[in-house]
Amino acid sequence: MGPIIGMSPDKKAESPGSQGVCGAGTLPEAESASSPMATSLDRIGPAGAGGSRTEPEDDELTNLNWLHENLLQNFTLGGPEAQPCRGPLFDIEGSISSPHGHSLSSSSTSSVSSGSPGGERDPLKSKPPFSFSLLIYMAIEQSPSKSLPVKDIYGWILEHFPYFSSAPTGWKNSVRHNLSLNKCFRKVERSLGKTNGKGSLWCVHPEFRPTLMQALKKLHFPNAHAFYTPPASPPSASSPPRHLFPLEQGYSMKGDQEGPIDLSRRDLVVVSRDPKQDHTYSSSLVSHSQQQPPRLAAHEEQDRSAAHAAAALSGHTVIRSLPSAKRARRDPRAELDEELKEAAGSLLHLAGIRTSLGASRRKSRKLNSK
DNA sequence: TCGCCGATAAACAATA
DNA sequence: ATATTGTTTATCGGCG
Repeated sequence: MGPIIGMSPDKKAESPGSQGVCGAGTLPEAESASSPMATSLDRIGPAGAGGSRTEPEDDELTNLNWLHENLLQNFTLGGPEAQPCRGPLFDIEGSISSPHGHSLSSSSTSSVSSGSPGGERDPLKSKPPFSFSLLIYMAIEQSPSKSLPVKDIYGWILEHFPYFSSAPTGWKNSVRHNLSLNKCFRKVERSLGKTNGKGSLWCVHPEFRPTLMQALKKLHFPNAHAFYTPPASPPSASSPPRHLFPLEQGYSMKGDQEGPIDLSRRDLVVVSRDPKQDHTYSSSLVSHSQQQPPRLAAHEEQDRSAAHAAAALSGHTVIRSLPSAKRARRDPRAELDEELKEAAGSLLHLAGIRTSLGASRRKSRKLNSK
């Protein structure tokens, strides 16, 4: 079978109309569905950063640039709640600044290419290190209604990742492909009477929110929790009612807390009892369920799966030295902060090494294959 | 070498 | 009729 396992039966069953997961009804109101960025985002003009697509072999380098630029700024903040993060991409409130380290509203194209010798690489033209799944996740979670039509997902991505404005149009296909295929995303009907626009709204399945957020986190994206809407949170006017996502079999949430999830509390992580159901990385992130006899110590397995996910989600940049979970629990916030800092250090170190090693290794590999 | 995974392309149907 | 949306299949390349 191909790499993609048909999941249509699963999804179709839940699609519109069925009493399944999202289909139970319509979203309260995707009022901002047609303008997902209208809330906290500064509208910017159409991604002006045109430019030719970077060569494929540049991707890894550009990814590292990304990480460099983001990490360098993010990790000076001292933790998720230390102060509003004005670093790249997102602040603590979920508002977004440019992924390139400057405000989106400022059309500054004088990109900082701290990681690229010579500075010839424009991050605006660089392919984001996030997988489409994460991009979609971020887009959806950033919307007030926590749901977006495809078109607005396009828009969000275009606005915050100008790379795609000049990328071949196939990326839209990929977005749709991801939405359809990835179990992290669910289709919901638009509200009755509000059927302006085509297609359905898409939302993130609550079961996978922690997973996706964790994936972001494991990408060393310390403000990932800004995208996390705790499944246990009370329904708000701006988010799909939780009843749209009745807990399915195999889904359990340990603990029941309100407000932001403490990332350092691994015991709060959702575990899936049926990893096989998921053909995406999502299951790999929650793979250490209680069902499967642990072949590895729980923390080891988690680190492995997290690293795996990070690798998958970040493209090819493997974070090899993830902070160990062996450390005794201390103040969760301090621990998280320390983890992130440590990871940043490791990553930066690796970035410096891997940019050269990776490139040479690949070249030799290609030569060998020929 | 192999399997997994994400990205990409393409075909096709349904719908606004 | 056209464009958009959604689904599905196939293929490729990178990685462990």
